[in-house]
Amino acid sequence: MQKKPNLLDVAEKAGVSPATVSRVFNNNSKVNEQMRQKVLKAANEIGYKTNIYAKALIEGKTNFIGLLLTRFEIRHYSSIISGIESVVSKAGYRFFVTSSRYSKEKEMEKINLFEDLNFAGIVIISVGLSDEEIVDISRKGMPIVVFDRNVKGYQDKCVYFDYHGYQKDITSLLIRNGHERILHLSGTTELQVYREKCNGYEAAMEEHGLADDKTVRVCKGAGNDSGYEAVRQLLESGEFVSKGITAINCQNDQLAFGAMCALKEAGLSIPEDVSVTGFGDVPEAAYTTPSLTTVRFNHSAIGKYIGKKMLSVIKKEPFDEVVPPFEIIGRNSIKYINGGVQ
Amino acid sequence: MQKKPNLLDVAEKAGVSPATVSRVFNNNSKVNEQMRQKVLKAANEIGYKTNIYAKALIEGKTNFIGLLLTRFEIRHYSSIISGIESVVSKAGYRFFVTSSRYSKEKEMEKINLFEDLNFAGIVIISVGLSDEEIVDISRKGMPIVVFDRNVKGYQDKCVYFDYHGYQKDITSLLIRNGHERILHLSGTTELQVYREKCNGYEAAMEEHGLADDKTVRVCKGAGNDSGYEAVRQLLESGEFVSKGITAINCQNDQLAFGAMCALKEAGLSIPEDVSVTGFGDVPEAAYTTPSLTTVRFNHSAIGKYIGKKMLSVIKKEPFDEVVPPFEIIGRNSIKYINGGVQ
DNA sequence: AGAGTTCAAGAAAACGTTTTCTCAGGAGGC
DNA sequence: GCCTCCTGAGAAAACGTTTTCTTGAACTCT
Repeated sequence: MQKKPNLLDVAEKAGVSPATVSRVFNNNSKVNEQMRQKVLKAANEIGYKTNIYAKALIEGKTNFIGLLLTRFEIRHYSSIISGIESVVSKAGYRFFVTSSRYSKEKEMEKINLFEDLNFAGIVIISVGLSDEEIVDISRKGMPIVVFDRNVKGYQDKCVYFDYHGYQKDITSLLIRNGHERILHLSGTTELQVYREKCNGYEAAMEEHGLADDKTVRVCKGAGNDSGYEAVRQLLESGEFVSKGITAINCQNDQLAFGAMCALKEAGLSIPEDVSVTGFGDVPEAAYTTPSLTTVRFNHSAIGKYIGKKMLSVIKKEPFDEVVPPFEIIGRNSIKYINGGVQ
Repeated sequence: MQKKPNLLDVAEKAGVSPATVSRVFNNNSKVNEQMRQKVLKAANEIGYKTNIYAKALIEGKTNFIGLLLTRFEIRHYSSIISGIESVVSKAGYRFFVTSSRYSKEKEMEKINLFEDLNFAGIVIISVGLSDEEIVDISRKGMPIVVFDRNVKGYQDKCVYFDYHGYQKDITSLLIRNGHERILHLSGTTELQVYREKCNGYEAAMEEHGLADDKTVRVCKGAGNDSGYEAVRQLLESGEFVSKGITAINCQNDQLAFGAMCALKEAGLSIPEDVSVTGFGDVPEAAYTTPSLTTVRFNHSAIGKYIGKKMLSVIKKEPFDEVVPPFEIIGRNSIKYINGGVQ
């Protein structure tokens, strides 16, 4: 395991100055073709590779783009990650992902690391940092795109969706189909996203004169098990029946799966006895029994959108592309009752 | 946006030499307590942070550990990633993830990048690289742990599971319960993992004298849709009935979900008409109707195991911890027919 | 033909650290 | 009281690049 060859070795081998070698590997301007060939040949022969650290040290910047997310386990992140990666790597950037695991300290730590490493830009999904903190980081000069959050004073660099509107839409769909007693199953309300969805549900109910029928249940967590447990308890306590609930409006597909399971276990059929809606359209949503009516994100398109936005923030160019739209996917988990219209 | 303070600025501010400042932030040996306080105070006041690149340049190594995976979309990777991260970050390493998207060129490129960045170690999930190539990379001095693959000449640094054995086990479970005509639903056979599972199924059949009843169907892909499509076609063509199939043994849970959906659509009930088994135990497996009998990995434990192995490879210490075991999770998708025993 | 201009290439400084080498001064032993 | 040893701290080299400044040659223009 001998020492790695460096730029000086190449220079010596090629019989030129280090400056020339550097120029060959960089701006390329103003270097004689035959000299450049000589350098490339020499570099190739001794297996030269530029030392990224020396380069970064002197240039004070890199071609790295980082993504800080909360948890890898969040299912739809994966396609979003891929989307971002495909865009930024095509633009010549190197893409790295790391996670905060919902810890504010880790968030700060990882962002600091990205800063210390002079990343060209970072995409962050943060729950711990305050709006001010995010704006501060950006003010220090780091190009940031914030996903799934609407940061005050930084809106133009946030990729945020109208969860309120979409949850309102799918709730309205239930109402239009004749449902009035609709249970809203919410994930933990600590996250802005969940709060917005909850507000969307409430807005739909109120708009249709069903303010008094609002029933919200906040689950611990937001997985299959949370949905199952919440509905099981409501059924067991008799609250479900006493409230005359005919539909469950869930904030994500996992909650919906759990809810459906609890309903079936209680002998209720879907959608004949109870209708269910999801949010997210995970692949399984099309393959459950019944298949789930839900709201589809195009995760991959969203990822690409984030990637493009990141590039525009780095280049300080305007970015006016429109956010990929959502779409309600009608499947078989909704029943059209009495006066309902489709 | 003024220049970042560097070590010299701290030295000047504290009225000491740069060497002393460096010593304060590093080995700490042999530096007078009151001088160290002076340095720390000065550093704090001017907001000094060591430049990672300068440090890495001179030290020739980093405290970064990287993970190269194939696709972020592969579902069980997320918990594994988290497991690795929790272990290595606790040990003081920084953890970065990147993906190859199944391209051999990208795999090579990313590994080269990790090498160029003097990562302390890398975990790779590779499908493109040959065994020799992997061994070569390791020979160059980079500590590598290979996941989900058994690299010849590098076995002790591979984290590999007995997929063959586990698939054989769950197939045997079906056989012991009286099933003889068992369809094996395989993902794309390009991946070693899938081939091994297929061999496991075949071994179980042969061992029980059912060699002639072997029926393997290789799907395009390995998702819900692939399983659905494969079973739908078999049902439509009549092959399913003509072969008298009473159970479907799937290589993963997604295939199983798809298969169940196709069966139900054809009016067959599970497990009364057809039994189904999965592999993986994704969260939904407990919440489908019926719930799915499958093989559970403890992804998080596996991740931690990989992380610990990575650390041991870096430190060149022996590592003899045993691989986290799998477990068959019996749920309601299997019927015990005629002579079957549980 | 000579002055001015362009251009390619080299010399050397710079980036921000770590670390080896050196040195001064104090402690300890005789 | 002198020599040795040890300790803590500074000076300076080193890491591998990029880039500014310089230089000299070749070319153009009058």
